[in-house]
Amino acid sequence: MRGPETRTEIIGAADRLFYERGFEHTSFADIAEAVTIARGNFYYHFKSKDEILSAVIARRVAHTTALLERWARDNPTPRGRLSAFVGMLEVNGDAIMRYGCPVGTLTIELSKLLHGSRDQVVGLFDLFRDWLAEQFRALGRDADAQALALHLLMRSQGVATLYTAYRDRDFVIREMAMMESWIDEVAGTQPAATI
Amino acid sequence: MRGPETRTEIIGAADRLFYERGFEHTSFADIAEAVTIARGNFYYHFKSKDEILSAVIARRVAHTTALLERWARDNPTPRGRLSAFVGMLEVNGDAIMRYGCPVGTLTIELSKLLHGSRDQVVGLFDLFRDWLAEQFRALGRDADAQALALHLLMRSQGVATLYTAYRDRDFVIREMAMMESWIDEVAGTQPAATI
DNA sequence: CGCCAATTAGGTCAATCGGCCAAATAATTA
DNA sequence: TAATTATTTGGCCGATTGACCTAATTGGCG
Repeated sequence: MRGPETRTEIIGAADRLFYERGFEHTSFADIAEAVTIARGNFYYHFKSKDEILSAVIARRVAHTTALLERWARDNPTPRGRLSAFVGMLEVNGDAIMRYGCPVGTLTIELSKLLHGSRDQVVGLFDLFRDWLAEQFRALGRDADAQALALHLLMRSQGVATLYTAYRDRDFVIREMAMMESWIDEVAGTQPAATI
Repeated sequence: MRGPETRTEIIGAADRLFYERGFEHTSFADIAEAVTIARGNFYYHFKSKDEILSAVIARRVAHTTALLERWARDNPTPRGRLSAFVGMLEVNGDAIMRYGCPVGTLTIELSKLLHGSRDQVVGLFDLFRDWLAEQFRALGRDADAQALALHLLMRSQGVATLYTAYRDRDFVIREMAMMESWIDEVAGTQPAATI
């Protein structure tokens, strides 16, 4: 009937369920129920579960690319863009508290499964890393832009994990402030308006 | 034949497999094969898989407690003890690269499963957090000892996750050095001998 | 109209899952 | 030695998994 729309819905539901329950713990029946289609239908769209996973990753790549472009559009300065990244921890707070970081947790799960799509997921980290490095480069840190980007990525991963563990919002707020201070240090700028 | 020894072996094998493959993805058959016993045997020792999980967590609590005591024994100064914690990232490097942090990854998995033993696992984080806070307190940071402990814990989690993703040893070495510098800052001490 | 992509509902399949149990065996005690 | 208890075995259970298949429809479009 709708064709590509059903396919899109399947990918969307799988994306959400893979995040909330994990890849392995999500069954075809779960996805079918979420989309309210017949079980047999997504063998018309996908030949295997791995194929759905690849489509989910592709979707995340597209969404992440769009997110980074939006951040760049909404924030003229590199410093402001870095704050947009830090702010993600608060914007997605509830989800992170329950399910952790979508990229980090999927990377870990696929690593333990020795799953072939692992590297594709790490590609999502690359998107953030390269985008962050670009901002640090714009702030005059050409030499160590990539290392600084990885450091900020590392911090967001650590905060996300401990947020899932302790569910302590104050901890997140505190660490976000520390990340902002750190950015100010390496950028050699004055602290921005109170955040 | 051996009774309690078999029970201990089951817990040990389950501990390793839960770490390497994840809790859900480890079956009774996997554990039985690792211990080379009949599958039915561990229903004599454990009534359910959750019971095995509880035993595994208890084992980890005991091992972690022993580890922290060893660190305290081998390092007379609080500063040295904090370095012992940081050094864990290198000592367990290969395992972390493949399977992530045993505590963090299990916490995430059980959180997604809404599993009842989740809080028990977070108790492992408590052990590290309290031990670290004790060291910061000994360094004169009474007021924010707990926050500093959580920050260090957060960093180790972030480094572990990105190590699993990028498998870049240089990144880990670099971040460990940054952690040492940060400790020196908050401790108000001179940098220790080159690490 | 007829074509054709899309969908439905259902069943089947081998494999594996956690869970369970009666019977055999080993170890201990009387 | 005989009786008792502790431990282990191997097969079986119902449920679920991913995967596959078929026949019957649906509905839009040329």
